[in-house]
Amino acid sequence: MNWRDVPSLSALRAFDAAARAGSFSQAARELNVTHAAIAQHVRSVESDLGASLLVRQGRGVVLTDAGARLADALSDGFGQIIAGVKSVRADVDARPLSITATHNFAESWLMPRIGKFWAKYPEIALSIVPSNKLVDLRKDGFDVGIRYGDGNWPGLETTHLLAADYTVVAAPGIVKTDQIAQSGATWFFEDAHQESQRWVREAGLIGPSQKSVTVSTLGMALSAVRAGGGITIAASALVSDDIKDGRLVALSQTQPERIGYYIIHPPGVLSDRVKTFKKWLLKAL
Amino acid sequence: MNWRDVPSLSALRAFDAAARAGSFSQAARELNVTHAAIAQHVRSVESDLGASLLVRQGRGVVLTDAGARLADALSDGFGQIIAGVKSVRADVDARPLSITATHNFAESWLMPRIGKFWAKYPEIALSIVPSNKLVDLRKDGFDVGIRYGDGNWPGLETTHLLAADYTVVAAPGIVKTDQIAQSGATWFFEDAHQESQRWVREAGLIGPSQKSVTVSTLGMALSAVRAGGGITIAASALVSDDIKDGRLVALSQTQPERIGYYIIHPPGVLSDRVKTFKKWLLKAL
DNA sequence: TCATTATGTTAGTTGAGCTTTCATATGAAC
DNA sequence: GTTCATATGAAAGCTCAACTAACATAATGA
Repeated sequence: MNWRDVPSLSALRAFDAAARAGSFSQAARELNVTHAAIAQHVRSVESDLGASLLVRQGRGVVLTDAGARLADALSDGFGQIIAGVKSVRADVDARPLSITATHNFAESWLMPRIGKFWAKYPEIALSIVPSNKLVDLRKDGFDVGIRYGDGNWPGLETTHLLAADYTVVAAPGIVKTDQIAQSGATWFFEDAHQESQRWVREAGLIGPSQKSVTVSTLGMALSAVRAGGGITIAASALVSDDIKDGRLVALSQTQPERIGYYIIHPPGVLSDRVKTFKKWLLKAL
Repeated sequence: MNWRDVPSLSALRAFDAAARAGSFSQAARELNVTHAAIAQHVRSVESDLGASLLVRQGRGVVLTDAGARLADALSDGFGQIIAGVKSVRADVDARPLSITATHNFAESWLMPRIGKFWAKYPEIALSIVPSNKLVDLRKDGFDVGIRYGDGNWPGLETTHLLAADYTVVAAPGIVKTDQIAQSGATWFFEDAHQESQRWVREAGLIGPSQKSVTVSTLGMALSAVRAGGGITIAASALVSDDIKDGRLVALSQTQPERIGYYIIHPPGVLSDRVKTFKKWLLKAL
């Protein structure tokens, strides 16, 4: 497309508005600018094209022949553009809000609560995809994500959701709080969480005779531990429900750290749906 | 037209270019910007609409479904706009260059020379409209004008063409140079030129017994004077041909003043035809 | 004739649009 | 597998297009 000989699109839009309104002042109100801006734009298009397009008549302006022909083309052209944008927005609004969350967070925190979200906002369909990768939200079509880390991800806006302290838990009666390393109870560790394992060893909470089993998900570890099979360590927020309901007891706890769970989304203006979901997340803590 | 939810037109054009090129770098070359500008615009449209439109694939980008739909609409819309602009330009180029000049200038200076202009530029049709008014060039559809005055006309670009000194002339043998006031020859004055009449009186060039006749145009005055009917005063440039050809003799002359003949046109870039005409005027002195 | 509302015009302000710079990714050639 | 060329990604900084503010002039209605 040859844009070389085309006046400024802003100027053409100003002319289009003035042409349809028959008035610089009315066009200005429609485009939320001053009449001076419209006047300058229109005259610059005229100067550029070497033709008079709108001339003063009484308290308004009327189109010349050249102006009428240009106005027709612009009306069609801008109409198509606006319709195309509107259509894309409608499609975006029609599909479910696409959310990605880490496996642990999705299973232990989000899914138990999602019923409450739907109760409150039945009109917002969600699509929740568990993933531990820091995916490219835009490329992979996500509106919003929840991720675990230090919150420093270039090109993303991050909002702190949960602090990342850990709690050591077991079923009631399995081990006394001050005898974790001497208890002989089996440790269950999630495969990916090397850091929490290191912490357990450095805190002296694992004895030489204690067996440890590595599993692939926190959910598996929690299933075993709820059944009285031993001890595990998890982010405090992910086991707060189990503790509150008496299924597990807290044996030890780390200090809150810099890393934690964050809400992430691309920079820029958020759609209403994303805003709603984000606000709900922050309130549902 | 509701522009409220429409991304920046510059950004949409950048997206359109990238969509059709399949490459930010190629789109940048086509729009004469850097690839960074294209990338920023595209991502801002995506952020605004809440949808991925172009994703990286190998060394280029490909359209998503949403992107393809938007690209179709933009292609149509921008295509219409460009076609409309092109059509108006073509019409403007097809019609004659519209020139307004003062009556005197048109008759005494321009028309005698216009043949040379057409000889040199046969492809440029001209429409010459004599008028002494400082018309609204744009409103009245003129490309360029020639006017007499001090050159200080707000909103117009002015280029000095001719200085406004005056020459007193008569046919050869009608009057001796040092005996204008004593000659008894009839003075012919153009109606509008009060200033030159005042100069004649103040210079003592009109005697108490001399008749003076006021006519409506310089052309009428010159006709009478060429026929030996008396004396007149005119802008030097307008009678330089008559003097050179021996039809008239110069009897007296004013000093050049601030006022004079100017080429006027609206501000902004001039079309090639206007540039050509203007340049020719300045050379044809 | 006066008040209201329009366009015309110019000087000044500012943020959208861009460039610059550097980083990272991809693919071709060797 | 390495190197080089060419792509996109991202952030900081620059600048002038687009605008506002202010005042002038024109047109219309009361």
